[in-house]
Amino acid sequence: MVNKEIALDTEEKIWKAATKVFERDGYAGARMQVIADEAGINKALLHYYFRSKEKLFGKIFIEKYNKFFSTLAILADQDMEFFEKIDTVIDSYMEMLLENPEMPSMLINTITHHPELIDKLNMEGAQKIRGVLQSEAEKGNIIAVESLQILTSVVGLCIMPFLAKPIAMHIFKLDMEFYQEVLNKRGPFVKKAIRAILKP
Amino acid sequence: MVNKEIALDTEEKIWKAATKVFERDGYAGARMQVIADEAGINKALLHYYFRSKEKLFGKIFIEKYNKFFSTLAILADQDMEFFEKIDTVIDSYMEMLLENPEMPSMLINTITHHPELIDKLNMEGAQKIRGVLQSEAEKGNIIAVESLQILTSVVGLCIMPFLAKPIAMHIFKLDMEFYQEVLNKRGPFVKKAIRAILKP
DNA sequence: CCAAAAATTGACCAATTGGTTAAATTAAAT
DNA sequence: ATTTAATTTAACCAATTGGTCAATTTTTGG
Repeated sequence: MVNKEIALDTEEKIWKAATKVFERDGYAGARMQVIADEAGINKALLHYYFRSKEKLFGKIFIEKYNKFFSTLAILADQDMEFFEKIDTVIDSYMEMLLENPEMPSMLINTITHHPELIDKLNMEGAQKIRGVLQSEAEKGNIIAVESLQILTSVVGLCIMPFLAKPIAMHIFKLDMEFYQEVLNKRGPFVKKAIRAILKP
Repeated sequence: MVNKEIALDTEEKIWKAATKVFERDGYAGARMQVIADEAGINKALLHYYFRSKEKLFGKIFIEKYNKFFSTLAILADQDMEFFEKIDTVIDSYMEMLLENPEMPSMLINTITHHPELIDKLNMEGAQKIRGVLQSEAEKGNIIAVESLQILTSVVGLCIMPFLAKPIAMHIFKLDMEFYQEVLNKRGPFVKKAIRAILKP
């Protein structure tokens, strides 16, 4: 048998390198040679562990996003008061974004260019949260609008400063500290904003 | 001299074809041969009119996004009551998105991968609107938060359903008519939401 | 220690890529 | 009508790309 530790190590190095390169350059822009260099290994070894560029990308993508969506699912199931639940979701979302600012555009791009991957994502989390929103609206605790309007609002409010970062920093000539402060204050701001929006 | 009409026609065909392909496949994913085919011309003719892939992409990108941002600048200068101005911006933004749903992710991707193009964008529009927000906050007409929080909220609320469309339709198994209805109702929803958020 | 299995590599390949060029066609000018 | 300039094309090119393979090194199990 093979040395599992070393094998795992190499696989891990590839995983990290590929993640970095795919996130930075996108699928079409990524180069297998660049990934190999980044991992400090031979290009042929990439194909030895993961058969093709597509398979490598697909595996990384699915693992990363399923991890995120399963976190959402757990949150939605927790026994909490409604706004507490919303707050927890927002916190979790913001935390994830602070660590992976590229996730939203990555997700959108991938769904657009590799629609076959959608089916491999386990989206219970989003569905459960939508269910919660619908039942709250029926109870009259929040405004009566299609739950998608609310869902996209929460996500949009959380995501936008991350998406807009490079553009906003340039347009308004901001420095990193200033923008980081905006990002840090975003969570509390979104929580207040959502409360204001949802008030019946 | 050359026949200007025919020349313009060819250039226009290239322009349209390239716009379509770049929007669909992204810069890295786009192929000059595909653009040539789409335009119904020889690939060498692409390089005759636009010297390189980069130049072709840059010109199209700058023209399209400057047109949008200059619209914003005009709106910001109009003599209107504050919320009327906000509403007009939202309307203009939604209208643009309905016709060009790919613009947000295109903008973000381009800024990330071709940062040198930012400098060629004329962003007065955004700056003026930020100024308006700041002065309204000082007057106490709206909540006192960093104007970027508001700006990103307006944009995020408008954009999100367009960005999320392919994913949302799949997760929740929605049909096109249903989703179109959500998009059509988005403008009024965002206007109400922003009013609720901004109330001091 | 040794043979089998697994991991790793360098050299290579066919296909694709953006881009060029010289020749052919078409339009303009005199 | 003929020269000149602009447009268009087919063929070509060098570089890059994802991917393969035979050979070598390392690890493992007996």
